[in-house]
Amino acid sequence: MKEKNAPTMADVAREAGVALGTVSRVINGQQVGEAFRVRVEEAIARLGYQYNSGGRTLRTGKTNTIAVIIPNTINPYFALLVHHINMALEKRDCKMMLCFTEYNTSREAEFIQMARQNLVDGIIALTYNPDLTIPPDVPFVTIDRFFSSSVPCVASDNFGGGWLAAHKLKELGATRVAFMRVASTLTNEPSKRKEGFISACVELGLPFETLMLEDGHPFSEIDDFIRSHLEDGRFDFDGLFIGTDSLAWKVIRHLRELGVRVPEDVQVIGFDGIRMFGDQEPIVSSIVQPTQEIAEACVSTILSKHFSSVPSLICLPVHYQFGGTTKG
Amino acid sequence: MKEKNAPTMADVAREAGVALGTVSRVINGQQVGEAFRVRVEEAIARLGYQYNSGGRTLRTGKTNTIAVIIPNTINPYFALLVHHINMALEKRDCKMMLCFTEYNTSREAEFIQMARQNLVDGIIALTYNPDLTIPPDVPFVTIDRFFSSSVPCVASDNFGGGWLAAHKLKELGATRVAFMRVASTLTNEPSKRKEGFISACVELGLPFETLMLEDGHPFSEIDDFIRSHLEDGRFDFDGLFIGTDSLAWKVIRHLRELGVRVPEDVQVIGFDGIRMFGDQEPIVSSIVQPTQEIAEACVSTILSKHFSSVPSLICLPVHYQFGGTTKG
DNA sequence: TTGTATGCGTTATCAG
DNA sequence: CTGATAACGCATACAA
Repeated sequence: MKEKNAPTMADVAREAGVALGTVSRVINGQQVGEAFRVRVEEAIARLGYQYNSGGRTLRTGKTNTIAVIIPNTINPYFALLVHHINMALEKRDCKMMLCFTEYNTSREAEFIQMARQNLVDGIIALTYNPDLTIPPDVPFVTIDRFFSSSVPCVASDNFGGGWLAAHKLKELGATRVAFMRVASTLTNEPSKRKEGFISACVELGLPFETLMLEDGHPFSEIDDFIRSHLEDGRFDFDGLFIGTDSLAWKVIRHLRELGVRVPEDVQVIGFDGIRMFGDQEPIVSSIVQPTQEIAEACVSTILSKHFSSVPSLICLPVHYQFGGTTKG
Repeated sequence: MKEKNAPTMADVAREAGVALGTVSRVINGQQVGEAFRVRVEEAIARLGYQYNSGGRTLRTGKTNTIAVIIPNTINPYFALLVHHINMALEKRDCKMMLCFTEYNTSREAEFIQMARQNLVDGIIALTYNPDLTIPPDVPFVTIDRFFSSSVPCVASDNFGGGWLAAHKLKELGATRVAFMRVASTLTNEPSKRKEGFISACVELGLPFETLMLEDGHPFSEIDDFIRSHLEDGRFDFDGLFIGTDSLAWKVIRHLRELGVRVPEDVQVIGFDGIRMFGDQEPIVSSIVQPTQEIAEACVSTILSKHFSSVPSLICLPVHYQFGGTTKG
């Protein structure tokens, strides 16, 4: 990477006629006599000196780099999250090492190893690995998943989001609703979307059903579900709350193909707040996750000086966003 | 990151009763006597030793990390590219440091500085900075942008893609076509999409027009363009080739709002091959970039041992993909 | 084949 | 406030 004979601090010191330590102090912005500082800075400019982070890392044990572990960036929600995390890190002069698990649990373990090799100062992870063990000596922040009180977790208010969805559907005139998601054996924060929804339905006296789609072949299941609730072209529900925007989008396609109009016949609310091309119009009406705030919380937590005395669950507020698949 | 008293190679050597160098050789998979190797490996396991990459980096000057410089991951095409680059790097046991420019030129310079501080072994960059200077001592690969023969550039066959779009439109019955893109002062490989398209139109005797949208307010320009070519609800063109899927999507929305049917009245082909949620159905009919191959080419180039004797322009084939906005 | 010793570039500790 | 010097953990050239 560097030229073989890149100048070192020793070269700068010689060039400036000062001691090595003085150069270090100038570079790190510590107290140095004005005249000395100027001489050092001139020498640096003259030689085109760049500090070598390898030496610094070896000496201090810090890399100013955080590993971000996430399934992928193909999913637009993950892509957005990564974007905001990166921005938050950069604001603090921190680099981001990105690791894609592709839902592969053995990969996660490797990435955590990597962290223990002093490559990164901490880890921010969004993982679905049911039996992930988190090494106690690594600053670790999780997204959407609570492990233990010693591992801070950042999530949006999933329960509140489900609750909000039910209220919104009711407010917009729905009289019979359903909740849908892809089934999962893993219990994480997003699992609470359903609980919040049900809780609100009960409270509102709104008749509801829930459907867990088998993972793997959700397509035919969606179809079966819709058909089984279709009588003479009329759909049994006039309101649907779906666990993610991605699934909501698929369901809406199926509904329309079967002649059910959205939002006229059935209103649909998703979760995440995904927009077309990441920043254009919303794809569906949705409960929007505060992605930027989530990213900020992750970063400020992982970089916190007093990592041990950090809150163990940070829950951030969501809001409703119209996206054309509801009546308002 | 590591515990204060993480075991070091010296500890392992002591524990195993061998020399420091032997431990190093075992770890680096060099030839070591079987008995020694076993003893070292046992000691490593016993102590839970992890090598410290800081020491290795300082010693070797290599980090096994590549910086990827890209505007953002919000744009789905960039997100896809980042994904494939990461996978290609990981396959080679290389880490990825991700840098978002957000089209900010000063940021790019910072990232390049960073590379020169020995943080990364090389840089893969997709940049629109018109006056980027590439330091000669840093392995550098660009995407979609040719700088000089000493800086390898990887791109898809943009000219061929434009050519293909024209042929496809003709084949599908178009008789009067137009090319649209957002204007840019920067000339890069994607600029050739237009040239390829025009060249094929001329060759085919297909009447065409081109429209460069003012950057900044493309929305009203799209509108103006469409309206100015609309007479009694009839659109002047029956085929459109648009520089990116993202712009194509916007144009199609405007067309439909103005009562022009796609693909019945006008067929539209975009460029990139973006899919809904990254991996589902195509968003528009499009010329698809071979994103995975581009990523592979970037990575194998940047990691090439003989970086100096690498081809300076790698051009990869595109293909057409139906996405509902054409007749086939 | 294995052991020994040196130095990579930096920061931090001590003396001056 | 500055100068000299000792680690930090590892890979490697050289010696055995």
